[in-house]
Amino acid sequence: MTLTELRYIVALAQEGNFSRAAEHCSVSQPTLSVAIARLEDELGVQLFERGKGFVSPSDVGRRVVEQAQHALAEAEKVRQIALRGRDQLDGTLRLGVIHTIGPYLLPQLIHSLKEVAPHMPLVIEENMTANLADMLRDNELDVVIIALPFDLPGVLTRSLYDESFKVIVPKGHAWEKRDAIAPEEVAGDEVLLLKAGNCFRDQVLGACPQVSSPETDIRLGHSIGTIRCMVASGLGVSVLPDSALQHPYTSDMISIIPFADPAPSRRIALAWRAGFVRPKAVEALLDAVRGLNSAAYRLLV
Amino acid sequence: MTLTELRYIVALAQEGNFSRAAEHCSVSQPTLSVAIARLEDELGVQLFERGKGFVSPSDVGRRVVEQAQHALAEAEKVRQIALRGRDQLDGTLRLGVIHTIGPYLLPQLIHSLKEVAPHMPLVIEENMTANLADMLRDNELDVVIIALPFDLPGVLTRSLYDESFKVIVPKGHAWEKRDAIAPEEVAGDEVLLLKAGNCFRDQVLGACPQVSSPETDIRLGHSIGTIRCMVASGLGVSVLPDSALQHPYTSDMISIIPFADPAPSRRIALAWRAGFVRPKAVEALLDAVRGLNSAAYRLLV
DNA sequence: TTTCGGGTATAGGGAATAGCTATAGCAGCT
DNA sequence: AGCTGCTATAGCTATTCCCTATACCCGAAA
Repeated sequence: MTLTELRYIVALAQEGNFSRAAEHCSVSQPTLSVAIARLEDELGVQLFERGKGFVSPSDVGRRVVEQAQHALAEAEKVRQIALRGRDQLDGTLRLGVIHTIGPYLLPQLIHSLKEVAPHMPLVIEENMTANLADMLRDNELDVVIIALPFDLPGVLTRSLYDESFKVIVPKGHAWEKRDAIAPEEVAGDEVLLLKAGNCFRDQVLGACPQVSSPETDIRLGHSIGTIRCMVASGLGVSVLPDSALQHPYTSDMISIIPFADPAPSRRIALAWRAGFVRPKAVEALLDAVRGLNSAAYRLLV
Repeated sequence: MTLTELRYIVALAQEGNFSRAAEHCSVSQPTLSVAIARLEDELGVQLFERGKGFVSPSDVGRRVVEQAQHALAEAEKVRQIALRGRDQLDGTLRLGVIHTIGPYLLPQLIHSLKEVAPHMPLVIEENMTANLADMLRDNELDVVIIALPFDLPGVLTRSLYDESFKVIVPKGHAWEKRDAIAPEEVAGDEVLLLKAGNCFRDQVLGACPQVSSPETDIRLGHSIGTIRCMVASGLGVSVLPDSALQHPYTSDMISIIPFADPAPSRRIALAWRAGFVRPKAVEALLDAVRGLNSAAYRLLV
């Protein structure tokens, strides 16, 4: 039993005539005759009574034809769903992003993405790099935004931008009037860090090797937001990426001081499985990043 | 898009692995790979993402697979309906019968048919021969029971039985004590006839050529039942077929007198379109007739 | 590094199928 | 008898489908 055969019997029932039904199906009359004979043979039932000057479905034939129409309608829906799904920019995209990027990049990015792909809503997972990597591998996410390096088998990356780190100190701090700070100066117990697992914590430790890394300490923040508040309240100093220091995330209770050249920075990238079926959705994200205009990002795309 | 391809994508979505899905479908792995690639190409959408160690449906793929299951289920119903309809003795049969047979034959025939084909209910049309012929030709009836001759193009007949005619007279009539009546004696104005169109009327006229045939006369009956009542009431005499004189259609107000040999009779037959798709249903009717045991019918089957 | 193993894609060939044209067969009409 | 309208059959070709063999890819093990 094939969909073609079902189309044939429906046409024959409608036209009541092999020749016209064949024409309706754009095949020759013998083709339709043979196909219907074969189907009747396969089903073991005579679906049509051939008389002189008429062809009419038998009792079973009538029921079979009716059901065949349902089957054909369902099959047609399959095609429709596929056609509608053809546009890779149509449909939800599952995006993962690290905690230290999400709140600062996404508001602008989503705005920019709406221009590029108006019908591609994002499901957003904010998490730490390691978890995002797992979810990307397990096909729970389509794309992630992380800091390089990010090497996973079968995963492609594309750099988006670099962002410099800057030092933040509370108002009244000794460094407040300084033009620049050397990375080595950021040291000791006074430095507030993110909790273990956050990649930005490791980036700061890498950039400022003099910073001690107390594992159980009140000087560990859950997020950049809490770090900023802790600094503002006078608990210590810290290092944040540029994007987290843009308006409106500044505060008149902290001062922002750049690093001395070459300032430490990190490279932010997009990552997706090599086999991901919607490469154009990835392209759209890149386009959206291109559309950003902020001093905080030194775009690479 | 074929039903086979739909089965393939459903299997692949279930198994998450080309090789196992192929095994599940009893085909080789390349066959399934190629078929799915072809379907994706036809639909213009990638339905599955092939990764290392996993194959998972894309967003569109998931929806397509789900719809494919519906389509396959509907197609399977087609097969089920056909299989259920395989039994030709299962399902309604549309039976036509002439007025002068129906009331006398059908009660017994239906009883007998229940033995032969318990799941074949009858839709019964009682009408005159000409109308039954039309309805048979137009596929509004499957089988008719009529008196021969009954020649229609594309229609087959099979004789069922002969039934003799007999004379009926009211009690006290001059013929009441006679052993037999010659057909030529049935003559004149005294004879009651069915209205024009009833084949039995013509058969009586054929058998008893001396009967005058008044077209507009109170001596015309709508049915054998009314003829019988009119005779009983003393309006005249008439001729009826044997089957209409069986118990319980007799009356103590009329006397039944046979014709002299050779008694006139008529031959009752079954007729159906040559192409009728349920020949076994016709056979079952013949069997049911064979099962009758009544002196009124001289069976021919 | 090499090899192995699990998995998918590709190549090449053979069988089955689906389509075509031409024509036979059949019944009703002229 | 011949014509017409219709369906079935025959014979052929192109396509499709499916198979085996093998290439390819990658991660894991040696």
